[in-house]
Amino acid sequence: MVVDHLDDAGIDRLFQALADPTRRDIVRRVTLGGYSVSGLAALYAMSFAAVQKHVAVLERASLVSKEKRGREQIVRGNHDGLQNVRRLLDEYEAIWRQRAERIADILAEEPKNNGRIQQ
Amino acid sequence: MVVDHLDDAGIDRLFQALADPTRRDIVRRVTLGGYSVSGLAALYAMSFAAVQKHVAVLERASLVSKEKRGREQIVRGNHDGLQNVRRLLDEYEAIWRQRAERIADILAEEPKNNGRIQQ
DNA sequence: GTAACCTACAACCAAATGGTTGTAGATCAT
DNA sequence: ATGATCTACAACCATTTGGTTGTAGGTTAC
Repeated sequence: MVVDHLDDAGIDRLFQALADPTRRDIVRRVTLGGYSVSGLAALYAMSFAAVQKHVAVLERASLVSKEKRGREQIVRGNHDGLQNVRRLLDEYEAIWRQRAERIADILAEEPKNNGRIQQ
Repeated sequence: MVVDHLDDAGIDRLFQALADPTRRDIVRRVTLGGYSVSGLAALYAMSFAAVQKHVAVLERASLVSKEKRGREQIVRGNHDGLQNVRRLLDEYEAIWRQRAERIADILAEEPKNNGRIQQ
């Protein structure tokens, strides 16, 4: 179920969704506990519709999910979405570390040494 | 030391910069080794100026840095920028874990609650 | 039933984004 | 010196984004 084969568009949506301070705040809050959309809207100096749009952006990015309860819609954090972003950055980091190790290897090389130190 | 007091605008720039597949590819490539701007431009089906803009976005987000060498400008990955993003997500993750632990505590409690669901 | 509330969605607007072409300043090769 | 290359930047254009107001439908309270 954690098979998340994220395509480019999905990654775009993830980072794009996090590139707004209001949306990051929403993520932080709904991760700590459920909020109705209007409950969220009351927190920010903007219209209900604006907050609704922010929630929609987060939902399409799989960072939050909504659950209908009576007349209101409860927004909750989606941990898998966040983990996806972290894993993506881990990959970038791995590439960098690989490069750093290669450089370290070159610097550590000695003329009489014929082998690499690590994998 | 890498004391990097990131404000909201800085975080915006970081995530915004990563929300484009061309820019993510540039980050990946220049992290593995230096590229001139025109060297990068040759890789993508868009104008030199477009790639130049992408590099500028990445530079303002502190994800890459440029170093002038002769008539060309060498673009290299900035590891600190990536680490910043990762650290941000670690914070979100910590918040989530905190919540998960609270839920675990609640579930482990004696059933003396009177039916109220605690979010 | 009626009023109040929560949500969804359309239409609109200003600003930002991602792309283009064109111009101009440095630097390198001949 | 001339021409080719590399870069920077301005001006422009289409689309997206982040916000607004307004309308309409479903749910709850009285």
